Amino acid sequence: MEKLDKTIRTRIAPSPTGDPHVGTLRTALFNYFVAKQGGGNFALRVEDTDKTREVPGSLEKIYESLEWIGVFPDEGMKYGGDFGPYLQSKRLDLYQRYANDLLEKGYAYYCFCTPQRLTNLREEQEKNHLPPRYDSHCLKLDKDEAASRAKNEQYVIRLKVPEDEVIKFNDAIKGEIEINSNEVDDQVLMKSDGYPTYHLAVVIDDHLMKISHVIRGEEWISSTPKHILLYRYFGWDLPVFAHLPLILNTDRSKLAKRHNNTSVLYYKVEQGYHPGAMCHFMMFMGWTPKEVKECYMLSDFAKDFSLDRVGASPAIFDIAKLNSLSHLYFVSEDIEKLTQDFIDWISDSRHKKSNVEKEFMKLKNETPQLCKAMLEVVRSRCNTLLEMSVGIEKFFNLIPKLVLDDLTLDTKINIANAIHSIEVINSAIAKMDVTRLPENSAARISWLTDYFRSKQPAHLSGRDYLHPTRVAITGERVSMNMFEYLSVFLLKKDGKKEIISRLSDAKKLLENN
RNA sequence: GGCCUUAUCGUCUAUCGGUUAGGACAUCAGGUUCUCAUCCUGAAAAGCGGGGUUCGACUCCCCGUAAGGCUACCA
Repeated sequence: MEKLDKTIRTRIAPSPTGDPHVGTLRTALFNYFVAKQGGGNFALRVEDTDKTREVPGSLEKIYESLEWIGVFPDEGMKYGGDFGPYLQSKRLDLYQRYANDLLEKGYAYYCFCTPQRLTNLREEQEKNHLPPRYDSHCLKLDKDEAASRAKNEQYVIRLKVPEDEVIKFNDAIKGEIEINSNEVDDQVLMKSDGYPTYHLAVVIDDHLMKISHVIRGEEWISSTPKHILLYRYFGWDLPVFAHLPLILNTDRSKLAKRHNNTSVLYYKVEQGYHPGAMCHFMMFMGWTPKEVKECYMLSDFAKDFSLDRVGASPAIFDIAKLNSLSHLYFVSEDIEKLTQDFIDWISDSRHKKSNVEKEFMKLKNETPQLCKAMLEVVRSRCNTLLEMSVGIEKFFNLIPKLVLDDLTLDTKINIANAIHSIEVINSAIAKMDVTRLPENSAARISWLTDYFRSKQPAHLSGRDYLHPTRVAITGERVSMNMFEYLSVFLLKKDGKKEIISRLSDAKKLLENN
């Protein structure tokens, strides 16, 4: 109860070890919305305590991933804040100080065991079917003697763990969890390179940064007792712990590259998924609102989110769901916005531009209306920007050479009727003033529909009237709707001329048969 | 191996002891349509097993089973 009165503060604490993982993104989202819900701050803290795994450039990618879906941390290296530095390698003296404090109080001890001894120990334990654990060998060392040895020898500092004590905590998602301290290893707190391990750093930083809710992946449950011990040793209040269920591969193992693309930037840069859909998708793995809506904006989550509606069971990463959401979000997006998103996506320097995309970029200033029209027409059958990029190809490339079979096959079209309808449509197009077409895509399509329908000869069915012409114009038996196609193509320079010549060719082809 | 966690349609999930177990995605079948897509309608599809508690259990408890996580001077 008391906890509720405190200011809510959450954080995401990724390590800069490569491409940001979708799991990290999801954890960030949950943290972010808990903070926003409670009117508190969300911080980004970078945990760069493992120098061996660090990958240059990771940091920028973390920012990029978060900002892509609209999460702008309130605090962090790039964002400012009163609890910095937000980079752990800049806080080394802090950790050392607190470690010494622990040492003095006897809650931690120096350990001089060599990696070799540790390996041997572990092998021995495994052979005897014992749990692999540190044997507290160096705990027996005299305190003062150890301290003086530490001046010239390599050492680590280990956590002293009480014997046979049940450590309990109440997880906001999983409920009551108890783990016996006998299961807890004398965890290394300070490494021999002078860096803290995650366990020490996370507790110190979370406390110093006044983090009220520690929301992280389920894989941390088993090390939570170590953290609780540290809070106790330091005499600090516990935060609320909430362990999120994991995201799984289709084979139910922990989400990994082997089965799925785990990099957030894959979805952003390579595929061009809709960020709103990504956010929605991630949130709905584990959480459901009381009332389900179709599309969720960030502000909806901030309003509706609550930790007690987060489920405890893991969720499988189902790309089909993401696809359908992305489609939904793109289709309901404002066309101006979509066009800009598409242009931005193409402009990304990491993106290898296709020829079609280069053409599109040329057009974006000359005839912006044409660009919008292409996307408008293509998006109903696309889930991603990449798919749209492939989809607009047919507006640039030459129509494949007409084949008689395509015009007549599997439709049982009467040749005479086909010729007639092509003539009708051709002359209708010829009479059109394309500069006076409605500006808005949807309006243009409906105008074209009405216009050509009004010219439809009474004795011809819809299929007889439109099918051969559509195939002749698009060059494909399976293509988009003819009016959709025309609504774009007629905006092109010489588009009308091309279509007319196209139809004349088709007519000749049919007549010669 | 030990410890921890989890268990409802294929997938994400609703249900907080009494329901014809609901929705969404995916699938399939119809409909609209110039083909495709969109759209509309419909169908099929689920409580891991065994014990309790209870008038009554998907729901609470226990035991199995299965899956996953952790078991580093990684996070």
